[in-house]
Amino acid sequence: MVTMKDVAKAAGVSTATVSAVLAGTSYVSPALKARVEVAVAELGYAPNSMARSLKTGQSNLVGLIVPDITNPFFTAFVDRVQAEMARNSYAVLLGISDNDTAREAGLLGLMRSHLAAGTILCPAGEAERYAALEKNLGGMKLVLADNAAPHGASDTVIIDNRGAALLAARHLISNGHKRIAAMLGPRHRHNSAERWNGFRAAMEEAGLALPDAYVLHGAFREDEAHTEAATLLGRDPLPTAIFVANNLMLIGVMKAVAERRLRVPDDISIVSIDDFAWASAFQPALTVVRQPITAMADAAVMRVIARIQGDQSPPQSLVLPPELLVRGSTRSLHR
Amino acid sequence: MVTMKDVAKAAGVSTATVSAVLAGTSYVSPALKARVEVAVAELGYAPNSMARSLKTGQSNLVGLIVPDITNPFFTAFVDRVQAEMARNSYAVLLGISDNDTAREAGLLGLMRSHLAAGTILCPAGEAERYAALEKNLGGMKLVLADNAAPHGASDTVIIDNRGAALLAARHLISNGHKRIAAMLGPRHRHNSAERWNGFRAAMEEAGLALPDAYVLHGAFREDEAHTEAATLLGRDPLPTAIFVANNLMLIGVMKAVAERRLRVPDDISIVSIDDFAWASAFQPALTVVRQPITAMADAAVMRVIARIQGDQSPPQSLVLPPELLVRGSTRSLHR
DNA sequence: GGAACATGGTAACGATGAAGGACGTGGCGA
DNA sequence: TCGCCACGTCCTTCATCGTTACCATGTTCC
Repeated sequence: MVTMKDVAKAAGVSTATVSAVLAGTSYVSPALKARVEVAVAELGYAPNSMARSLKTGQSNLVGLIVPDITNPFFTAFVDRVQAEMARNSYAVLLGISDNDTAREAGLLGLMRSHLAAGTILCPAGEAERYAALEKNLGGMKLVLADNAAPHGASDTVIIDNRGAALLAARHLISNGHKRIAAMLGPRHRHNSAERWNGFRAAMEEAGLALPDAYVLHGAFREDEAHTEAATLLGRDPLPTAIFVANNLMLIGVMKAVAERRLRVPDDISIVSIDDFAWASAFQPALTVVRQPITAMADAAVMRVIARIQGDQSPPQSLVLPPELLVRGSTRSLHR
Repeated sequence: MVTMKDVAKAAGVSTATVSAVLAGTSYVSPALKARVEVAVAELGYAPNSMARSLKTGQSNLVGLIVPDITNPFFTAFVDRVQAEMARNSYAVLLGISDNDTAREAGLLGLMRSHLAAGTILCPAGEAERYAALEKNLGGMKLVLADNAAPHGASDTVIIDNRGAALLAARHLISNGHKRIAAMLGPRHRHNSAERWNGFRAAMEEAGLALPDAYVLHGAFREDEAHTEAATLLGRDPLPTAIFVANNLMLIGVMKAVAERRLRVPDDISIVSIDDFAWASAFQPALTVVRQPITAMADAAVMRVIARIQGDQSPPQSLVLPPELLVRGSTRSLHR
């Protein structure tokens, strides 16, 4: 590896001078500056960020941990976080917890080991776990996004999950639907629980029944949603609409719908949380509640950078509003 | 930050002993070992990977650069690479080039700066560029994946893009299609050019015409594909089938098809390269050529790790075979 | 008494930055 | 006018970050 020492020798100066030229921290005469620059170019020198971080005690690394990157929601989130971090000259160390809290803790340790200045974590587990994790960070700033309770020692950036479900359910109800089924996520996750709360609240305020057979719980995964929905769609009476709590489960539900040869929205209306590319290419285009992913990512990045730069204010909780996009997969039962 | 020195002081031993306990490099008596472990736990000590890397000259960081993570192909690739790297105790530094070769070069420098032992790069540009980049790596191992010419100084892992297009086109041709349009990617990218070659070869071997109006070029992006396809579908005579070169462009094509109220596959057959979750949930399920993403990721990881571990063999080129998945979006014109 | 074993001291790794040295210039008094 | 000192400019020397690996040292037991 070519080091600063090599450059210094080639240019006939000291390493301190090379450092000064590269960092621009102090005045170096044009002549020497040029010699150093030539030597850098000739030797193909690149600074060793590790050594620099070790010495300066700060790094331009930021961790990003998501449960499942194949979920388009997280894909978009990662994409945006990466872009914003790059814009602020931070590099992103990516971790995928695979919905496993143990792995998640390991990844957090990894981020810390690598001296990440901060980490954006999309938690896979229950909100309570994170109080403990937050203790063992060694100065690394933590921002919780997507699935988090708005309290605790860290900044959080989430959407109004209850509101998202309310939006979706009220849309169905206002269109005259009464037999509405729900394909929900894992109960222990805060975002998922809130969606359930929102859905239930909407049904209750409309005085609609919520039979057990219509309330399905999965793990935000396609396969389970598929089998659960297949059972649901075998029941009599059939629901006139299904509320699906995330886009991965929507795939499973749509497969089950297709297998039963049900037409959307004629036989059954579908509304889901999460917008994604294929939702508008699908036939019919799918009615969804859009999460403001870009805004979430931007906010998370902003918070973690603020913390890294020394912001000492009390933990902030940002709750972003979702938005209903009415497309073709829901229909009105009023004639 | 709590360092080894703090742990050593708390346990009443030297830093050398702490290091020995943690690394397990030499014998330490159970008593001391226990004291050290208690101190580590109490202080919440975590080793500083930077200092370790600096000292040992090796790191457990590996770079991964993709052009666009919102493309499900790369999403799946990143997912698998991350998982395999984690299994081999490497951490992944993620870079997204956004199809910009300048940014790509910058990211490569970033990986190098951070002492990444190796980097898996999915190039955004022409194959020729990379000969120059390979020179300036400072010992970092490079593996090229997805879009690369099978030669040069680095290992490459790609699929048989020509074969993939052949597979798709022959499928259409053998089903009696004669007026076949193609929605192709950027000409300067090797994988894209090969798909075009394969498509053209299949058409030529069948003696079919390839009118200019049926050959569309985009940038592997949805929006362009949408407008291009919209124009195409306004022509007379209409093609009976469209070959689409990647899944992002497929979204645009399907939107255009829907806008024209064409039925798939009755009015028009569609075959695309890349399988992805919604392809089988779509109505009708989409016929695609599947790229062996998992195998690609595994091979790329294997190659880069082998190089990191000192493999000096000449550059290897792995070309993986694609697979045709016939589903419902293509129909036979033979009665 | 010496081998074997257990532990500590210490010099790096590459970069940074404070402290200080070499050199040149200018001001001022004799 | 000349000499000396003070000062500013430009660069180098050196200690340091947290860790590891080698070698030295101390202890124990046969």
